[in-house]
Amino acid sequence: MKIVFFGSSKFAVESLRALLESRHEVICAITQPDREKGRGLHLGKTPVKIFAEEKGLKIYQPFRKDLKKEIDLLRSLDADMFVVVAYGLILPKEIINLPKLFCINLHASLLPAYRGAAPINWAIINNEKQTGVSIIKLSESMDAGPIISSKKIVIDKDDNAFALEEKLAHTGSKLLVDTINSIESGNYKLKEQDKAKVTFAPKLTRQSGSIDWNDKAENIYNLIRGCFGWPGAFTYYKGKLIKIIRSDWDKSRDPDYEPGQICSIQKEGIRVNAADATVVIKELQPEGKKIMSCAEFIAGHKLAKGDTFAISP
RNA sequence: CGCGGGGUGGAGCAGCCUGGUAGCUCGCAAGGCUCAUAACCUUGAGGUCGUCAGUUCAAAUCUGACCCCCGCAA
Repeated sequence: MKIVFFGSSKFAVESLRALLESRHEVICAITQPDREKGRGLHLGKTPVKIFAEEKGLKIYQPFRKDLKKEIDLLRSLDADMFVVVAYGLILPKEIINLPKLFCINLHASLLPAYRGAAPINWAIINNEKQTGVSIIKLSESMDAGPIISSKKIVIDKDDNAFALEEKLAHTGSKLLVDTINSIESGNYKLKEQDKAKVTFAPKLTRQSGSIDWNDKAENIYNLIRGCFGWPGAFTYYKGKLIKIIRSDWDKSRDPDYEPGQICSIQKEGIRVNAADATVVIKELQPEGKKIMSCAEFIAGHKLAKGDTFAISP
């Protein structure tokens, strides 16, 4: 099949790789335009663009408002199917109807659950024990099309967003190729999503990573895992922002201290009281510093029991 | 020219404002104590204080340029 690939983020790279290695033909990759980002606001390429350049693929980067202008170009490519994976822009109806067959979309959740931009993060934050990938036929509204195939995977207790994304990207890329093969041979069914079971996973914001020590320890632990990478779960110590990279939690709690207060300082972990139990900080990153183990942090900072991690500076 | 923090023995930090002997916690090595220990005590090794230039009798510290790392912002 002749395929046009739409994708932007790291999650999409695995799928593109799998397609290139399959017997199908990827005509070109369409990804988001380079944006000013990072310190000094330099131009940043999407992971898909970087990968596609390596592979010598033709790349198009239309702005959202220009998508409709590209219709003639897209039509001229004469594709059988458009494959959309973590592209980040909504395709207008005119484009969805262009390919000879239809458009499909790989989404990192078991639809109809977790429609939206951050299904992987939210699955972890919400303490789900399993999630998966789904392939749907693209419709006009976000992640709402009928399901063609899906695959479940378990979320390990210590998976963070990064690890789970890798697993899902891998699982998803395989399912994608298998599903395209099935579609090619006509051996597939469309199953409408159960509207009663729809849930949403909205884009995370900076503030999503803010740790509320009055929450339950397990919730904080899940937030730290789920926000790993970006936006990162954070708290404040003596006015400085501290990102919590890795943690654990257990049910013991020191009643002498309030939520947010340090109740034990050991090389193995800094224990901080939450509402009902204790969060054990293992790895962290103070602002302006690199990621460090808590043993290193302790060595350089004069921590005391009762010191407070706060919600604001 | 988006805003901001930082580069000091192997690791994490203090010292810088108010120039004048290189400091703390940890790690490492040796010895000691102990039934024993990732515990404790003693001793020790290890540093061109990011780079270059300037000011000065004297620069980790003041000035300028450059290199590298990170937080915010997306």
